[in-house]
Amino acid sequence: MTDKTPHILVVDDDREIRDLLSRFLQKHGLRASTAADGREMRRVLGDARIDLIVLDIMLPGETGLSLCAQLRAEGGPNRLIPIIMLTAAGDETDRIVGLEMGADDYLPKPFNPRELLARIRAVLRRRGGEAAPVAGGGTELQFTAPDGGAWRIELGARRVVGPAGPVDLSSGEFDLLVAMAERPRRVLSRDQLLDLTRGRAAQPFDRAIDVQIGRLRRKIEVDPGDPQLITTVRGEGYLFAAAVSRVEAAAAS
Amino acid sequence: MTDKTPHILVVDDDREIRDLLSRFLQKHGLRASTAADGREMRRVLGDARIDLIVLDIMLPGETGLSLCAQLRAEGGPNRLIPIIMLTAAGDETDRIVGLEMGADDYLPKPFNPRELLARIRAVLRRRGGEAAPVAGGGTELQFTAPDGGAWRIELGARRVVGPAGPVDLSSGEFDLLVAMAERPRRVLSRDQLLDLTRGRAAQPFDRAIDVQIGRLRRKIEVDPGDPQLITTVRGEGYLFAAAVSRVEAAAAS
DNA sequence: CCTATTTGGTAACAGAACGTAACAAGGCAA
DNA sequence: TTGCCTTGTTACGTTCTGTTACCAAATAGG
Repeated sequence: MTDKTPHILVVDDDREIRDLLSRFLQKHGLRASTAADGREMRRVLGDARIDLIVLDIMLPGETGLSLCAQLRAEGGPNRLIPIIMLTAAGDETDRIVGLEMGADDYLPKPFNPRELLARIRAVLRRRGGEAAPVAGGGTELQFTAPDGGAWRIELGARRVVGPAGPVDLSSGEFDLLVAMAERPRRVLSRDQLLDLTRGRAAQPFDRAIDVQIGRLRRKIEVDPGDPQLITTVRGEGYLFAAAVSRVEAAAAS
Repeated sequence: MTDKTPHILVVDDDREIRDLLSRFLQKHGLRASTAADGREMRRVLGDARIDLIVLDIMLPGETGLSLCAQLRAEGGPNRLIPIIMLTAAGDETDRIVGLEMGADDYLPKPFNPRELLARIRAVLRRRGGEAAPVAGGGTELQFTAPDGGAWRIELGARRVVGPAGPVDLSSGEFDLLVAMAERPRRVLSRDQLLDLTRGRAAQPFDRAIDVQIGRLRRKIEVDPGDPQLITTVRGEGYLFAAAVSRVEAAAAS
């Protein structure tokens, strides 16, 4: 697909900072999850594909430094996730140790959220090339249709499995389904969908998306005449109605 | 609502600034309303669909900061409205706190109206194409009809479930129902409802809302001839009679 | 109490938006 | 090349929505 929005994990014991940062990042086009300590951090890392960790150095239990060192030392797919450390103001020691532990950048507290955002973008850009191909490999989108059917989209294999077994989608239908399932419960205009799936803009009387939506519905809706999964929002576009979770499929290392 | 002209709310205690800004914005193709303090702001937010708030940080009573924080903290539909803060010149603290509170941008006073306009456009553009936080995705409105029937409106999936199972509403009917259910037990004029659902103002003999109310009643009232849920207030508008509770549906990750 | 006027309900209609069948153009493999 | 598959375009039927018109109900004025 064109560009998955990067997923940032904020690890900080101060709930307020977590929430503020997470909202701030989301507002600027990133996905964000939060964790209060090392234990939660590991849970999230197991459940989602994280592109970057913002890690407070002062944490209850294990410190950010030791978490950072552990991550770098272990062998899993998490070993290469970029880390930005939040350090106490002017603490030169922390900063140096942090960088030695393998952090990609550090930021002294208190900081301007915009500066953090800029550094996140810089690190992602730096890391961009290498991390992406591995990440998408075993990732799945899972959702439950309104009728209860369980669905799985294997992004890497470009394969879709419905309640009655694999569903044979064309390449364009697959792209369209992924574009919608990655943005569930949002109205997506024809223009957006064209841009996401074909990288082009809509012409005045462009019906390409309508037709493709129709074809997709015929293959994944229980009753294509009364679609429940991909609904039409008159005058605006289409909407993927199910809740979608992104799951990192078990991968041999 | 695709591209109706955006509606900006200017909150400032200085009447002159309010009027000047409001005229300036209108002259440049935006709709504008004004409020002198937090109380008025909330009134306007309840009455109209606002696309962006320009919020002075110095206000009598509650400050702009606390209003901003409150908006972000609450669960209603207003939580996601972009905010541009007006701060005192060179006050770095205000600016950072403002951003942390969830403001989208800030502008130090005194400012050039054109710059404000440019920032408004920038924020609206960002908001438009961006991944809306999935936060609102699982939110539901629940209410009990006067006859005891339990109802549920799934905002993200744009789905309505009545006592006898899912109810098939058209897009416009759904928008209208949501507009009313989000403002229960208040009289809403036809003008307000048109603004909330279609983003447009009423024409002299506009009966669009009456007709749509009729269609909605036929689908959700027990006896459409004697409506109990959406009642008519002669000479004023319509009223959603049930008490509504907003429920955050359980969400993974 | 009766009538005139205003206001709301709704059927009927027309235009717009959407669904989809049929067709044509292009890509790819045999 | 032929044949198959995919995808965009066109055309037409269906659904949705705003407007108009007419009727009923509520209100006001006598």
